[in-house]
Amino acid sequence: MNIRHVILGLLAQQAMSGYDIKSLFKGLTWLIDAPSYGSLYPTLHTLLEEGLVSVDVEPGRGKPSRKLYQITEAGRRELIERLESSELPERSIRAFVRQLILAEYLSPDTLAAHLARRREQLAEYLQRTEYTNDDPTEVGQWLIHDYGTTLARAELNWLDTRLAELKAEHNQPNL
Amino acid sequence: MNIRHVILGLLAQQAMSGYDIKSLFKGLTWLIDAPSYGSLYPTLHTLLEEGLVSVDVEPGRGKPSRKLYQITEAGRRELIERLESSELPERSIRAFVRQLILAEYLSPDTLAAHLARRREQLAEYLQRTEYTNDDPTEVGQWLIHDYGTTLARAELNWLDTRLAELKAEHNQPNL
DNA sequence: ATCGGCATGTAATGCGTTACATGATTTG
DNA sequence: CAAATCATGTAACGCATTACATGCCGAT
Repeated sequence: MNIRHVILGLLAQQAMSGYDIKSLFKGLTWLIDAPSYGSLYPTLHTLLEEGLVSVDVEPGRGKPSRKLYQITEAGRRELIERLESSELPERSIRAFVRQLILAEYLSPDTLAAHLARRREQLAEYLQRTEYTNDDPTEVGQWLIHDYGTTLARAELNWLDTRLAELKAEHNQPNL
Repeated sequence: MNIRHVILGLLAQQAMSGYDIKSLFKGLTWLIDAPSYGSLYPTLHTLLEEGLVSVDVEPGRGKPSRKLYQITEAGRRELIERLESSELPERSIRAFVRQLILAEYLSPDTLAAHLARRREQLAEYLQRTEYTNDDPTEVGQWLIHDYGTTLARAELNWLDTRLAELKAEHNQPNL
């Protein structure tokens, strides 16, 4: 899951410019770093060359002209190939957030699978820390420990709610 | 805040081997990725050459021998220089977690400053999202939005508790 | 007997950032 | 009138990952 896939996934939901993509991430800087233009623009150029995206230039009256990128059929195929082949599972919050950003493009089942996997990781972490909370070797680590536990609990709760919703939708689709 | 500083900060708290450092991070993979040996070991070698750390080789009976690294006075000086000069503030959760890991080495004031800065970022995010929650341009982003809000609230709460504790300690040091 | 954990290391490569370059428009 | 926002782009570089290499020990 690198910028390439993120861009493709975003364009699958909506046509955007490089600037738009950057802006979208800027709103989430407290969670993950926004990609730099130095990686954004060259990647868009590459995708264009490969025919996975197409461009419409909107001549900006006054402002500089925007380049609105759209995903092509070939792009969609490559995206699906990536997303459905669950591949090597990355575990960090960064990877998970990137997946969430693409959520609207994922099938409900794939999304549910992602959330469930994340849930397992968090549950495992919480269980592990409960058993080792008075480990004498861990000298200066209680702060990060406490932080982790608090965040993990909150996230686990959130995941459970979302998973329940998805299950309900599954049982009675568009009531 | 790259691996160099993280390693230095960890060694400032306790003598460790490369393997130990890796293990410490492995327990937090759901939050941030653990550094690879390919970056860990070469960095330790560099720090050794520069005289910022020293080594004690523990011949492992049975197991392979461990290299216990310790920070030197020069290392401590460089660390302090880095940590006290608050420098360009990084904002992502990754950077914040790295700071928390070093928390035990930080002075209470510096730590409080870090937490307060983080608190401001989160508060700003929450305020911003409240005002723009029914933005029509934001098509497929409600899931990440909701996730962000939930996590940010939990983290903000946690920060407030810690900050209150630090303030209390400040007013009556070692009662 | 094989797998996971302990423990260290190197070389090639990938992915991304930083710094630079440009320029008009809106907002304070 | 200065600063922030809109908007795109390139070249050099840094930092870290991946893949590889090695080997013993304890548990299943």
